[in-house]
Amino acid sequence: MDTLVDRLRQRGWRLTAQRRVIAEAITGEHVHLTADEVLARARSMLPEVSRATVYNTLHELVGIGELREVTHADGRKRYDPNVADNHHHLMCVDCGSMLDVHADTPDLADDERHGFDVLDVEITFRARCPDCAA
Amino acid sequence: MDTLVDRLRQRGWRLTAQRRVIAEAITGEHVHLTADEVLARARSMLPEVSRATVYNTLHELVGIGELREVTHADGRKRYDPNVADNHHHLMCVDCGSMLDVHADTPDLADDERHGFDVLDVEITFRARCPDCAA
DNA sequence: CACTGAAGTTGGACCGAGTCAAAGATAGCA
DNA sequence: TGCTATCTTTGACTCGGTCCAACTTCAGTG
Repeated sequence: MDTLVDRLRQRGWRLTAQRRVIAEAITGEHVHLTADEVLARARSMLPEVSRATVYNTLHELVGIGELREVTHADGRKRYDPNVADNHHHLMCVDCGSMLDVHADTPDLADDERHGFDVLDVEITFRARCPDCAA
Repeated sequence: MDTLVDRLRQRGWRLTAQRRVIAEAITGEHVHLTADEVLARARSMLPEVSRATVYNTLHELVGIGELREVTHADGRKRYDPNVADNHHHLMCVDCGSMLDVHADTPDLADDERHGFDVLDVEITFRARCPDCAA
């Protein structure tokens, strides 16, 4: 089975207890944790994990493309482990909860590109979730 | 002529020198200033403007829909005075420069809504500008 | 024109997310 | 088992942004 930890080992990462626990913390469907949430989850398994290690590891995972960084309107960054599937986000403007969704990705007309080299497109559906609507 | 300052007066805002100067600082095409940039521009016209007033005024303008808040990937917020025209953004991932662009806004299928009430759609074309490509 | 209360502004303390550097710990290899 | 490059920790620090209490100013009233 090809888990995140397996892929990291194949890349020659030293597999420490901390990295194992962080990798486990971020795995799942519709998971979009903040760094602090990752830290809390990791500490529940290994209490002495430090904040710096969480940030280091998250950045490294983003760097090798195993994690996607999503900046929420509140300015905090969230981390999305679902990188294989090209998807967009449905976000509650009140509580910040986020779901993965699929939608057509629009193209940018040539005369709108202003000489820029377009890399990818990020779409966020700003919405209100059923809980916050009540 | 219907300037931002005129519209504010019509709303019953007390038109102070500070607000006038801030309103002037954010006016223009393809303008997406950070709060600090607004502060710097305002101070070049009226040196004693305070940071708090800039934040207060920006938030009020966002609240009445005269300004759009855009959160950049670096976590800083930028302010876009172009609210009349429904547009999206083309952003350089290296230097953060931003342009207004137009593109088809995709819809979200009913079975992807998860009971959320969709308010609007934000599209960001992540790209590299000609300057940074060199 | 002076007075007054409400609205607006100020400076500085504060907050929280994130960064950094130096010292200490450890995985993985010989 | 011991060595060393790599990783982790701690705590200080940065930076965007918020908050608050004191002060100023505007518009309306007499």
